[in-house]
Amino acid sequence: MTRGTGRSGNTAAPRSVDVARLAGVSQKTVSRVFNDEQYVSAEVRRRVLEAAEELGYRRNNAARALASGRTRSIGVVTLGTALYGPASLLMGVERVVRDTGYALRVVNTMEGDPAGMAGAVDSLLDQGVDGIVISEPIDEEGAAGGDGSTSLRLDIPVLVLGAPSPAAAPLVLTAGDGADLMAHTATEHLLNLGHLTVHHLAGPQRWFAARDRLEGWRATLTAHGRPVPPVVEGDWSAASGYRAGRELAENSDVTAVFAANDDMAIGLIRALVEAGLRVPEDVSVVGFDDIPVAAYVTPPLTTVRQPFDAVAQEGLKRLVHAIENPSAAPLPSSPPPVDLIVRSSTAPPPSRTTPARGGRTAARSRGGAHHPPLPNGGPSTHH
Amino acid sequence: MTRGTGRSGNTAAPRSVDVARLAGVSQKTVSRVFNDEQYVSAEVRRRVLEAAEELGYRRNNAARALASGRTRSIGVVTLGTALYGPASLLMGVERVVRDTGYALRVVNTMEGDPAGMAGAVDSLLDQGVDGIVISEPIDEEGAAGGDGSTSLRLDIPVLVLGAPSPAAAPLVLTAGDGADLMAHTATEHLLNLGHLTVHHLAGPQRWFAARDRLEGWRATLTAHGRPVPPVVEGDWSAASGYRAGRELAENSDVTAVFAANDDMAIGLIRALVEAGLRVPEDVSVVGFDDIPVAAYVTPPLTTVRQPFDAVAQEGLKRLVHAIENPSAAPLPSSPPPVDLIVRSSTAPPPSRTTPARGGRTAARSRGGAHHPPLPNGGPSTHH
DNA sequence: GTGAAAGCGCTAACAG
DNA sequence: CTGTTAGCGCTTTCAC
Repeated sequence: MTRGTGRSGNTAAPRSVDVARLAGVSQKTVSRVFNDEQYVSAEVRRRVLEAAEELGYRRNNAARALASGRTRSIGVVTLGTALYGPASLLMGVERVVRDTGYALRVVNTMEGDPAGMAGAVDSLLDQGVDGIVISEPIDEEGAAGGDGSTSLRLDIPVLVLGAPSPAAAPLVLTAGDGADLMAHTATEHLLNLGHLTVHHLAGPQRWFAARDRLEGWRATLTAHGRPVPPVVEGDWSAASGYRAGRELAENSDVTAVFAANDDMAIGLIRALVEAGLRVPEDVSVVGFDDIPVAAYVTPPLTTVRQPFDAVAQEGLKRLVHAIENPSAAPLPSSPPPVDLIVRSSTAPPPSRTTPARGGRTAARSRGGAHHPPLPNGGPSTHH
Repeated sequence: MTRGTGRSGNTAAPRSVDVARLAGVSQKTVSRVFNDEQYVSAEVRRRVLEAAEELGYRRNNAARALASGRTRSIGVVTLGTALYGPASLLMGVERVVRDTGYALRVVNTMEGDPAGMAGAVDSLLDQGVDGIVISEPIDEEGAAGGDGSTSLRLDIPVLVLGAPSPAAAPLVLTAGDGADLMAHTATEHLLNLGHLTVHHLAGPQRWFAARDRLEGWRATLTAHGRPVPPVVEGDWSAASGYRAGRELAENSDVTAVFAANDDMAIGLIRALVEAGLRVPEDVSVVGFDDIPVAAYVTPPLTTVRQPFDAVAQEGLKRLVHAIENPSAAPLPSSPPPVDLIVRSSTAPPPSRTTPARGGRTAARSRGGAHHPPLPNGGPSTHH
């Protein structure tokens, strides 16, 4: 008697035929109303809606999917991390997916996962999705067309976020792969400040995003005819940035560093400061992402803000279009804006005469365990 | 035309009956094999698997769900933020959900969303899920039993993460609601260091998690017979922590602050330092979460680490049990471990004699324009 | 504008 | 151990 809402209760959930009966129409008409089809009189529509409301009717999605062949859901493959970038992207994707009337299925690829991305995509295919979003993929054996083809016979549209397409599908779209441009902006900012060259603290090179940033940086230096210093590679973590910082601190040629993300930049800065160097007076640092705390660390971080929401929205719009218009040409992509946030971790290089080097060495040798907060950092140099 | 199962393009997707035919068995046997049911001879099983492989067969989930009444998927409602806590929890949930053989459907509640959590849950119900996880819920009108009951007639098990149960369902489980204990640990750490009392920079009080932490803090002070200072409320952001810090910096009674998350703690520290105070010499600060950069900011942050993965795993295990054993008693919950990470942002209070106060004022007035940003923030502003 | 039939591909009882 | 017979609740034709 009690009409449960859910589908799995002891009391049977109402079906469209129950609604039809109550409204005095055919079951098909109920279906018409719920699908917003035309050719239903306003009067009938009202009666149906009323009956549905009374019964607490709710369409059974499984039946819908089975009958129509469309699941009305989109799957997203993410790297199971809580890293700010990937997490932001995922949130952006969810928003847009829901707005477009689709449901979202999520699957992670843990780094080191044997099945990897192929397994994740496969699981999505098993679940049944109309389209797939691959967020910030990383390189893996078998991920692309290689042996992985076993399970990656996709025949639904795919959107790759933050990387060139790694998968072979009938329709592969990409979005948010403009990291090189952003890296260019960051690097150029440093060059414009007067630095002779810029060092790069890269992300793990298995990540497309990391390689993109590195390429943007390298290309910029080359274009300006500057030397390209050796790259230090981190793993996105502040810890790895810290380690890189200790290394970089020993090299007195380093006056500017472009870090591939903010976490590493923060770790890097800490190492530099502990080594007796001042940021930005001795070394300028630019980060990437603009994480929430970026403006509040010491010193506030100059960084490149990634337009996650814009990227997700733009990409999804095209994916949905591809899903719903299989034969039509894909929508054109529009590049996301580049947004350099200049704060206080960047400044002109120290005076170019020898003293700089001397001062630095001195600082380093005395650079014991300063900290908690650098009582020195204060009375600033550049006015 | 009739066949397209969404996943298949030109060639119709193979169905179990196709596999059956090729393997020379009945369709039901194929079903048995794929469901790992017993009573199938190894020989038959092998033949079926082989045929399936050859055809590229893949079960149709919609049909499965329709026939069985179980969707084999779990829905999770999250706040659409990339905040470290919620994001970590989500990743943890995904991992466990997949491990248990379920699929994950995700829906966000944007803060300020009119439909709010009720809408999110409703959407999950529409999609069809066997259980729901509500991650870090916040207070909303209509969220609980109130008027929201319209759409929140749940009859599937629910797991609430990081809060006492806000929803009325046949079976509501909770996990990760031990924030008060952790807050207790943090507060006591400060007290043990010799601080007379501890101030609290709280999270937005609409969040259960924020209220929990506040309660734990308050209870601890009370238990120790210490005065309970007024609470400053932030919004989890470093910016709000910064604002709170400027306020707190004016009060010379403040020697220890427990911030409800690390982001706010970082903003807070920045404000204190800009005001000429030293952390931890003048003021100790404890954060909450242990975000990745916590160990690398200046000074490295003493904080409470939340065991997100453990919480997710423990909670999901119980949720899945409840889904699969509707009548059985729910599994008992085990409290997550408390993990205080002591780094360098906490220390004994400044000497308790009057000088402390004087020294502080002096420090503040001489504070000058430390730090690049806000050339104003530092000196004199507040006299 | 509306309705009646016929499946979608699978699982769920029951037979053998 | 294996097969048969019914549906699950909806969307599709195609009539009316």
